[in-house]
Amino acid sequence: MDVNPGFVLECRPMSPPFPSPHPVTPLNELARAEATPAFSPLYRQIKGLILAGLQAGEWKAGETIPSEMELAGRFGVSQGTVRKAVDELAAENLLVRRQGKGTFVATHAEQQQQFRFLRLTPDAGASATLGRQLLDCRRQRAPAWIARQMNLRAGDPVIEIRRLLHSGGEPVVLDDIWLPGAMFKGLTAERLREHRGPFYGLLETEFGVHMIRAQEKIRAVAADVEVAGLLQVSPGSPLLSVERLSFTYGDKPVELRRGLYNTTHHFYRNDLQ
Amino acid sequence: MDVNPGFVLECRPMSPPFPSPHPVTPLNELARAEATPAFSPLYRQIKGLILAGLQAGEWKAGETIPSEMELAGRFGVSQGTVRKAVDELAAENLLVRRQGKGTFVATHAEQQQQFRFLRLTPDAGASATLGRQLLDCRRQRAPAWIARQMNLRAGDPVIEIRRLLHSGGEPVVLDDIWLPGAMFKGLTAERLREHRGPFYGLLETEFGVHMIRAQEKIRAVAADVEVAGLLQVSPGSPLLSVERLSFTYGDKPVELRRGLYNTTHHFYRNDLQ
DNA sequence: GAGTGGTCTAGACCACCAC
DNA sequence: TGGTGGTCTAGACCACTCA
Repeated sequence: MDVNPGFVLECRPMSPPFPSPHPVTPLNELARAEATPAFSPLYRQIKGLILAGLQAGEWKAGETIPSEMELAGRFGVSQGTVRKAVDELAAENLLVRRQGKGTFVATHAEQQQQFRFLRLTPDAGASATLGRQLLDCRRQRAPAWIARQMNLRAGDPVIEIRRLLHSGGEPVVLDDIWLPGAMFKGLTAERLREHRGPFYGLLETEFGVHMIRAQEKIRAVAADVEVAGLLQVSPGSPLLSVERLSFTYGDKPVELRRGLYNTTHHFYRNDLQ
Repeated sequence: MDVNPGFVLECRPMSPPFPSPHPVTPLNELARAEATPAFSPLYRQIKGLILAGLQAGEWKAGETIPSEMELAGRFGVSQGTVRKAVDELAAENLLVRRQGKGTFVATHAEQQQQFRFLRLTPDAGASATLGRQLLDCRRQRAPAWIARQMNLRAGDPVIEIRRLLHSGGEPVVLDDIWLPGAMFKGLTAERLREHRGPFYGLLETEFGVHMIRAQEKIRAVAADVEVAGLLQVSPGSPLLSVERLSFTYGDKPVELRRGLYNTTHHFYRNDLQ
């Protein structure tokens, strides 16, 4: 946690914690005095408090959080300090600011946000929405290599999903997805088939699990016979292997996914800065 | 350009452009009044001015730019406004802030910055520095498909470079690089072989061309016979094809590169937010 | 100690949105 | 019209670097 121990651990009442406006708020002095080992500025502590609220589900995906002024009053700091905390959370795509309306908890549930993490782009033509085809959804015991990456024990229950993504009738992506069984108890093939909208939106609205970032490891691999059949390519064809580990609040890994992409008419786009 | 016409086009003297400190600076009024079609806030205009200075070579890579206070005086705005402009440029990796020292123009020339754009990571062990082996460097006439992407005319002179990157004695990456011949007149195989340090550092220090961002298109491809020989893999082996277009200031493309990566013991890492 | 960036506050006003 | 985020200013003080 970013919060320095012993400081601003609880929300404060609206009454200002300092008597006169100027010279220097006692709050600051306290913040700096307490900061012996790893000093963290006030706005980072505020950021941590907002983050804690998000993690605790105080505000759900798509909802607004309190206004900057209200948060400033609640935490006993100036609006500018709250603003800087929110700025960072917005830069990390955890919050979305909308002038005149408020600040919203980011969500995967909106149509425009579909495939927010999918970097596949067609060589020609607009990015037509991909069709989904569920192939399998079963509960398993986690193999060691999966358990390790998701901070589970080998043998813990996991849900295994296999699906195809189609573009213009052609299969383009074969996804194998693993989720911790304990977190997604009611998740079944029926539920997946019924659901409209983004996959991560389902996890959000039905299970309250919000993916906030992911790491991908990308390789080139050869299609084996089974995969080749599913993706309608020749065995041995080169495919992009995209191994994704997705995290929710608190850097907790909650999804492991391995996508095999046919990059004959699509590519994986990346922007470097 | 971001700068609104008719406003803050020239640097101002130190004397403040407004008589009394408060109520509302005329500068602001002017900025807002002039902004009929596409309003851009002051700090974005300041950002544009700093960017123009970078593009014009007013401050070179690795050097400091003037302090926030000096820039504030020069542009006739407050330190906070300059700060916000610099913040954005730092977020885009064009500037680097160092507390107590100053704000520096980002550079590829430092050892720690080597391979800033290379996302290749070994499966095990620390990221040992890659060895370079120059295979070829020749001047050519640009084929149409290269000219198109680099905003050149087909037949314009280009420099073509082929090299290998080794990790632990094994070849891992085969790079084909194209540069506009007109921009890099003195670039020869000798120059490349003599040079120590990052490739982009050479382009920076010797030719004053600074890469600030890049786009990559990633595919899986099969190794042909020639490539297989160079990378010491079997013909038909799956390789990662990374096509990179790099840009300097003003979104001007100045390098096209195609890397073929052997991902048997390495992977391409990507973080999604 | 002087100079740099970093934090925090307070207050004014603007742009946008909904009622 | 009131509330929200967005911009800008001014001034204080802190953290860091270097001569």
